[in-house]
Amino acid sequence: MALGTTSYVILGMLRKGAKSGYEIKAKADISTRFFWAISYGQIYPELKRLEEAGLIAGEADPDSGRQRRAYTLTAAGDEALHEWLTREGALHFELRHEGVLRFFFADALDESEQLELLATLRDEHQRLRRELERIQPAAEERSAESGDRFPLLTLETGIAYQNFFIDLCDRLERRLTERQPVTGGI
Amino acid sequence: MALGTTSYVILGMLRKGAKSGYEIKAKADISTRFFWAISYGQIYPELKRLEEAGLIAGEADPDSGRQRRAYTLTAAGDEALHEWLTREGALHFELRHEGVLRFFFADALDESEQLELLATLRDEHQRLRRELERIQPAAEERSAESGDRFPLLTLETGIAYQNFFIDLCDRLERRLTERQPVTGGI
DNA sequence: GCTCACATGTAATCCGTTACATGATTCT
DNA sequence: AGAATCATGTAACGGATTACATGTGAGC
Repeated sequence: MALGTTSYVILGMLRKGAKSGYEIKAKADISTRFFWAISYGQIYPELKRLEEAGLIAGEADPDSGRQRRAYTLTAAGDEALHEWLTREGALHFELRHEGVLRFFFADALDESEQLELLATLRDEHQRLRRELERIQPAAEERSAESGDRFPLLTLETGIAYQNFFIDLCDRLERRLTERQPVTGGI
Repeated sequence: MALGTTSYVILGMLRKGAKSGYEIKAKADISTRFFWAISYGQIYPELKRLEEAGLIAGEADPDSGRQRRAYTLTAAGDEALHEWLTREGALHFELRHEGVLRFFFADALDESEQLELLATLRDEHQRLRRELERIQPAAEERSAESGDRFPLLTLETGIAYQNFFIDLCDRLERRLTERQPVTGGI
């Protein structure tokens, strides 16, 4: 069976202790969604597929009073996850950034509109940074409990990433207002 | 008619002097594709839609000996483009980064595999940086001819963006090898 | 004559989101 | 009793890629 990157998000989340589709979604929504979003419409059908392929095992979970299906990684599933984590070759990288796209076409704007666009862009990334910072305390707790360090490192990376854009907007704003030549480092 | 962000890429490219669907694709492939990719499968049907909506006007182009259809922005199209460039509200932002995703799950790897993953990640962004640097001379020429400064600023931004990731990999590598605690700035 | 770039188009497919339907349990 | 959360699932839709089909003109 062909696995997409989204399949590995599911395997990875199960390895991190998620049991149900619902839990996978909840975990992804406060972590991987910033660099690989997933939705219920993918999760539930994919859980079935992964079970058929023998990479995960599911059973009705009587522990929780609720009607939920609890999944665990099989040995084959753990192996598949590890194979992906160490696989060689190109990594999927894709960015859709409407702000940068507008910036690219900003010669069609007058200077005040250009500055407004930069402000909008900065606002957007400040909003994202706040969102990540809100997640941080809970992530630190989970890290202390589990001993895992990479989720926290990834979160710090995400904040640094937002700071990159915010600083960039500041620098570009100065560039535009000071009417410096186009050449020279940003 | 509802316009998606991709429609505005087409309008924007026409404003920048592209005439045919082919030219739009060629221009996008050395510029906007890094933050908003488009394909022929979108371009040609969308050109028809935009013409029906009166935002662009097309005619068989006899100038070029070839069978090509040359489009130009109408006043309405120019207005629509400007409206989008100055529109308020959230900007579409989406990232799919398999490298960061693997990094997030990297607690499942031993230390040498973790370092290999970081090396792969850095390679990928170095490759992207080289790709952007290859484009730069031609972009500088076009900037000098047209007087537009934003495409070049965007390209410089893209190179800075790749550098951000490359530097990040270096810092994370040091963090892992020096076995420093998880806390503390990246 | 051959190859490459120019040029247009579409059908199949894939991937993913959104919206909706449904219902149980826990908390207040 | 009512609201919020837990929980599963799917159908419709949208957006985009891939692969293919087709043909012309320019340069070697």
